[in-house]
Amino acid sequence: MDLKTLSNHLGLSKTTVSRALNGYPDVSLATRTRVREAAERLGYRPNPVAQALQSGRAQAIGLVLPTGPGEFGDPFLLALLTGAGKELQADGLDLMVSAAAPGDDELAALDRMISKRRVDGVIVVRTRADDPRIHLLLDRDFPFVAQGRTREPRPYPFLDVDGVEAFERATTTLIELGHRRIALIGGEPHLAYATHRRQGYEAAMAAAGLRIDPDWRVEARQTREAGFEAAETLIALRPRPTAILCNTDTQAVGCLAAIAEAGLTAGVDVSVIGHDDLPLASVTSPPLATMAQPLPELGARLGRMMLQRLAGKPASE
Amino acid sequence: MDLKTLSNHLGLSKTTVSRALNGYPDVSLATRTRVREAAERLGYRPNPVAQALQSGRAQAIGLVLPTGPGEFGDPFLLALLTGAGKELQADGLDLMVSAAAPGDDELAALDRMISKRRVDGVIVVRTRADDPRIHLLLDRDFPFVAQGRTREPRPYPFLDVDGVEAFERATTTLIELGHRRIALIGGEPHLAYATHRRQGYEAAMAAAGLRIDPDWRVEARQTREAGFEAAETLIALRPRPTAILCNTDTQAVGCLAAIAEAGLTAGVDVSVIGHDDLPLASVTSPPLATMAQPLPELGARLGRMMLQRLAGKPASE
DNA sequence: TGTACCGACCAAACCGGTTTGGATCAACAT
DNA sequence: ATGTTGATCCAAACCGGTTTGGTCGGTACA
Repeated sequence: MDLKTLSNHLGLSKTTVSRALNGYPDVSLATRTRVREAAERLGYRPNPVAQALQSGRAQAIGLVLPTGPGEFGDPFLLALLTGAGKELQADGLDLMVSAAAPGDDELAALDRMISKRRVDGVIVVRTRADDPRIHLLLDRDFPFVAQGRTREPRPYPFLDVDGVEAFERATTTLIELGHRRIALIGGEPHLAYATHRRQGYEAAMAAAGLRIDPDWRVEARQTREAGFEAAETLIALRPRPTAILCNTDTQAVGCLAAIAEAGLTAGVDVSVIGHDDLPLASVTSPPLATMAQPLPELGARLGRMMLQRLAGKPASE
Repeated sequence: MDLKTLSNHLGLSKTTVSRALNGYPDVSLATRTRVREAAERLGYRPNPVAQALQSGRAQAIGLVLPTGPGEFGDPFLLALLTGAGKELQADGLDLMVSAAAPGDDELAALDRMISKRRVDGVIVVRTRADDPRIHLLLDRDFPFVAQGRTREPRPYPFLDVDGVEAFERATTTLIELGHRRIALIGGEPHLAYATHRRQGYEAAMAAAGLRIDPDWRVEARQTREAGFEAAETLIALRPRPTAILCNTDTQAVGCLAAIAEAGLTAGVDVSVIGHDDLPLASVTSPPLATMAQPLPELGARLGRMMLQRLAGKPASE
């Protein structure tokens, strides 16, 4: 059922039917309702492809999933995608995803996506401190919103879970519990969020007048193994830190293993706090304390930001 | 840079330029190379939306992600999506995803997807034994491939990890290790794959001439809690089963907890084997034995099946 | 020498919508 | 009687490609 068939059926022109359906005022009320009823009855659905061609808007937004080797199962991304998708769908926008490992492939996927003009905007997730995707999008002047800040000097809309605040709060909590020697297994410095989390930790320590021993602040990759090794180093220190904050739950799981291996008990000899609230967190023994990230909500907010951005408001939430 | 601009630039008609780029033989070799060079140099990219309108093919395939509450992080789906996406991308097809909870929303999302004609086919994942999505797609005669069989009598292309074989092998392995009292925490019977896994278990037991005590075969939902409760029941049996096969790793994790709580040691008093190879599996103590599912490869195969299906071959791999 | 055939190119129609710029006609004002 | 205005409706152009059905000049064949 296309527009021409429908209009022939009604004895009207394509123009009038189109304008009736879109609520233009130069169609009489009687005609408008007649058209709408017929459309409803005959199950007419405008072809979005034709609409996209005419309007120049694809009615879809893109999302490149960074899926490194072994990282397939990052629950973070799927939850975020779900939240964003729902929000966009409410506005009739579809979500186009493309999976690629960070690096050249990822950039190529992004390039393909935007030069194909099949999406009106893209959502960039897992922003890195110096992110080539952000450069590309800014250079091309293509609408996007990002999850996380970068070092990029040009302004752009982003949304950040406030890593500074979360780690500041977690550190303060530990201090209130009586901890003084608090260590941090941080992330690699090129990860934007790792930097923010570290800043939160440092701020809380400074606010409490506690000095951070340089040995307490180690950097590790986002793997269990790296967390394990980092924790081994920390545990070996004398005096030993009484609490360890981990950049992510993944590291924290490795950290717990190292503590167990050293014959210590997590939660008794050393407190461990992770971040991200992966499903992982609740199956370890003992269960890992973790800071939650409201992922679907984060995705939804990114979706709404995207809508605003497309609506012309240069929304930087 | 559109086709008209490019052809004006070359002093040729749109027709000739289009046909040159698409390799039609009624364009001289000289012209063809000249056109192609100019296109390359000027960065001409045909607008896929226009092509889609003309050809009637959206050059995209859809995927509805079932994301139940709390199920956001199903690593299964993301890995599968990645595999499928890569395969489709190689053929120039994009992947359009829509996240919805199983049930009405999910069906509505699917309906929207296919009646919008923005996708040429859909991939159905996590098939359930009596799956309304399959009904809908068959009724509408819309191309699709499914991950998993259902009770639907009409034929359709599906791909199944061979749950029968995996569980048959796992059971046989246990038997060879000397186990005789092997229990199964199965899935709910409406899940197609749960049925197959149970069949594999039963077949192996039968082949070894072992009788299955009705008490050994319990059904449980796909949660840790359900696994925990089911395991409690099994452990309380006298004589106690010496091994427990679990339908999924999620259940298996709960099962391990129940064993620990009963003062028993998994791997010594009771062996536990899960299925799916979630990242979960390696952080439990003791590490969970699990049967791996090659998820990205599974996705890739679904992608290839979809391509074949669209190419006209009614491939049921 | 006429004509069949072929290689190379192109104008126009088409896909299915939306938008532009009228056209028509009745009521109203001058 | 003559513009003017407003309410309705419509033909044609447009979005950016592909496909159809030609044209045109030149060689091959009878």
